Amino acid sequence: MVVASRSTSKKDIRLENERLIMEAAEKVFAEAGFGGATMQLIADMAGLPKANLHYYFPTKEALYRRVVQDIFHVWLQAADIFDQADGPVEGIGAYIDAKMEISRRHPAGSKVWASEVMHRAPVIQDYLETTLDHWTNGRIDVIQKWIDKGLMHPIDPRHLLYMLWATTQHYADFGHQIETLNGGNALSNDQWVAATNTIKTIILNGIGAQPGP
Amino acid sequence: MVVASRSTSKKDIRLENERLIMEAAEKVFAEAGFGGATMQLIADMAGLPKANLHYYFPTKEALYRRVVQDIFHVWLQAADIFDQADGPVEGIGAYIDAKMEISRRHPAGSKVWASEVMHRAPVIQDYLETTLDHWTNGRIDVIQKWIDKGLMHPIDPRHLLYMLWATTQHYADFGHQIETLNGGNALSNDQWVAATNTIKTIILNGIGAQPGP
DNA sequence: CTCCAAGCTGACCATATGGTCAAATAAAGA
DNA sequence: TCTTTATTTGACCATATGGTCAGCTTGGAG
Repeated sequence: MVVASRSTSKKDIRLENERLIMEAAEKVFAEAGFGGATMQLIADMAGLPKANLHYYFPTKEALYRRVVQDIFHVWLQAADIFDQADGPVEGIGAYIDAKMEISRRHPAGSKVWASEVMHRAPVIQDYLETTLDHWTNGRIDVIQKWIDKGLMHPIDPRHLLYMLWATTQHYADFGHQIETLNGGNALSNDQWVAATNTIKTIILNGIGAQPGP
Repeated sequence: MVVASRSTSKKDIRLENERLIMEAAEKVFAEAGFGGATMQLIADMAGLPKANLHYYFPTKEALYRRVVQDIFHVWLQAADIFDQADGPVEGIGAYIDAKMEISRRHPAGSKVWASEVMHRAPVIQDYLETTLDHWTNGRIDVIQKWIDKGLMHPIDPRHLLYMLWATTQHYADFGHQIETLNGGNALSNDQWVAATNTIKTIILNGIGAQPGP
């Protein structure tokens, strides 16, 4: 029994094909929406026959569900940064950095998430009500503690969170608009840095959280 | 010839039916996306037979185009407020008020716009490149003048604009998520006021624009 | 080498949907 | 009233699409 076989094993085949399908599906769902996406298009982009997609994912809904769940997972990981900080400058600053990085690296995922929520979250409503609700309330508590310690002004933590989500995800969801207003070119590295810094400056200054004393 | 006829004239019929169709279409396109929307669903919501829709709007695309153009129109009207202000506190403050009001009154329109842009603006790309580009550059100039006059900190005007769009439209586009995180209830009047005030406070404070001296 | 289970896929089907059309009806001018 | 033009709509069509399946190929355990 050869463990490290040269030829692709059955397990490898499954993992690889699922990855191919998921990547293609994320792009197609992002660009065309759930209703506009077709299994044929996803299959073509993944380089597999359509029937093969149905071998790995029984229905279009099942595939879509997996894509959305994956995105939600990535999305929540950026959240950990929040807790490992002593104050708003470090915590919110790092959170903005992380979310901007996600917007830059996974714009398709962000769009799928936005689309899902805009359509009243038909497949992840339960996540909104449980996981996201818990996470949000936890972060509100953290921010409130910072306020109580006098580390920032007493603004409504919930709306601050919404502002962070809106501002950072905007660069992914409305990336096409931003690109068009940038002369048709994707933002350069410097422009991404400028965007991130502008957001951090306005928000951190806006909530009265400054590095100095 | 009776001008002010009691019975509905031909012109009235056309205007009324177009209005019914446009209203229904905006809702359906917002909730299901272009691909997910069906002419039958729009027809049912408008209370008209499907064939009647094709009498007034030749194709689904034509109807969708009209809806998006309408939204863009409303969207630009809020922009006028910007110019009639002497400084950032008044100008940006009023702009935030206006855009939050639009998010509250026309959430469906905002969603259609967001969806259109996310799908790479297949029908309003020319508007992005012309009208929106001109408007944006004009507003950047206004903000830059405020900066030159020392009325606010020297932040990047373009990213400030994106921040304003993102933050205000978030309350329409992600309204379902916000509603879910609000215990399943739509935001109350007080909550809308709180949201608007929080945004204005953070941004105006964040850019160093204060009413005082 | 044998055999079984896993993976693969062209061909096919049922359905949904955008769009068409001809006939019927209602308004408006002559 | 008569004629013309605009509006209405049920029935119908062509196509696209999600999904199925039978038969084939291939990996891997004994």
